[in-house]
Amino acid sequence: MFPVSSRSQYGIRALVYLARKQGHVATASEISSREGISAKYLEGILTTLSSAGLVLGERGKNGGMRLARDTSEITMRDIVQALDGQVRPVACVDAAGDCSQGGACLPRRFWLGLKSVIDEYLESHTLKDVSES
Amino acid sequence: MFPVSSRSQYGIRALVYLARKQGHVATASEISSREGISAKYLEGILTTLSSAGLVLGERGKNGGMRLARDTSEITMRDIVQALDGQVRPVACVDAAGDCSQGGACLPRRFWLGLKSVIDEYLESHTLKDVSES
DNA sequence: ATAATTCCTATCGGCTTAATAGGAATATAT
DNA sequence: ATATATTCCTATTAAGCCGATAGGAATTAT
Ligand code: FES
Ligand code: FES
Repeated sequence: MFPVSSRSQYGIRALVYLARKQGHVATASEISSREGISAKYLEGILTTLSSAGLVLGERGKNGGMRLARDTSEITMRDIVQALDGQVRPVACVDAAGDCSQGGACLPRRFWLGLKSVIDEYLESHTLKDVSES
Repeated sequence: MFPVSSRSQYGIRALVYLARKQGHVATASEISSREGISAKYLEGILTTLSSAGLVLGERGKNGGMRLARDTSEITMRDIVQALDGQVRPVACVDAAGDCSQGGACLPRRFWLGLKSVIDEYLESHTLKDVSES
């Protein structure tokens, strides 16, 4: 229950790797071999993180990936949101659906509360927390 | 991200329905038609909840399902655990895996913390909370 | 030029899961 | 007894998701 996708797990490990590079570049293939992650798959993950503005991709020879901001300004929520979208335990988080209880749906409140505690946990932990010992 | 399965959503709605019956029986087909849930599918879900000891199934004519305990003694964690297993964001929740960081793996601590906040939220909400207005 | 890298698009195979089907076991009502 | 209504059990199917792979285009340094 509540599984986190490989995308997010890989992405986090890659960012932790980059964090330890202190802003220097590392190539996708370097990270993939060091972390034991499928090279092409990780490449796509890093591209996504680049689109999200979390890392800067530098193309061409001697290129690579570097963190776009300080580790303390990248929350874990930024990361998983970029890779797996918004925290959404149930579809009716966005709009109350067709359940029998209509607008006053109590389960919905319960799910919204769950979304909140997850969001708050993710937001209160930064890449700095997760990459430093 | 963090989707909750239809199994759990359906199961919760069924239990809320039963909660409002104040301990009286309701058949699976009654619940399915009232809640707009596939009849046979819900039937299996209720059987699972019965195995887990959350509801009592009474077979034969005039049989049905009733809550096994008071609504205040059924936590939301009981329900989702019965239907979708333990809260486990990542596999290494149980045993540290083969990630490059070994025993001192910081991501793992982060995931364990996430598991905790989810577990605590689920445990601190009961069927009573979710079924009463 | 050449090499190395990110970035883009498409596809595949396996797994999960919601849903369906058929029936066995069991209990009540008539 | 018989018919009926129900939970309970076991398979199977159809569709979607996801990790992974493949091939190349765009870009940049040497
Ligand atoms: S609106 Fe989602 S369960 Fe009621
Ligand atoms: S042990 Fe799971 S990420 Fe390190």
